[in-house]
Amino acid sequence: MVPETFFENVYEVVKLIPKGKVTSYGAIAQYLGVKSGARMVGWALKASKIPQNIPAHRVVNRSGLLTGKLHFSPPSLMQEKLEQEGIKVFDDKIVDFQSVFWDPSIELP
DNA sequence: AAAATGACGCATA
DNA sequence: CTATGCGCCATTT
Repeated sequence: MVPETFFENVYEVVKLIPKGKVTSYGAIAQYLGVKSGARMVGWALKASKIPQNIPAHRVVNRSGLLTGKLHFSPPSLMQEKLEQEGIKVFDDKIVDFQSVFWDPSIELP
């Protein structure tokens, strides 16, 4: 363990997600420069397993679907957190996803 | 060293 | 709309 750049980048971006907003694995991957490294982003979160204050519940797949909710301590925590922030979730999917979508490659310098 | 796996994404049928 | 396949990159077996 030495170059945790990828991890740190993912953590930082996820932590920078404004409250009430969400982003996708692909968006983070693209921001990091890895266009098709969406899997790596998910891998980073899984490997980290929410070690710090990583609001991983704000990271969903490109469809706004809570694919990784099953990996949370209580799988229902993800949806609850999102709802607490004002994000509506129906059937494990974010409602009005495009309106709450936050793209780091655009919002961040 | 090679194959398998994965919190994804996109193309095609 | 759903179903299937391929690619991507790093980790693990």
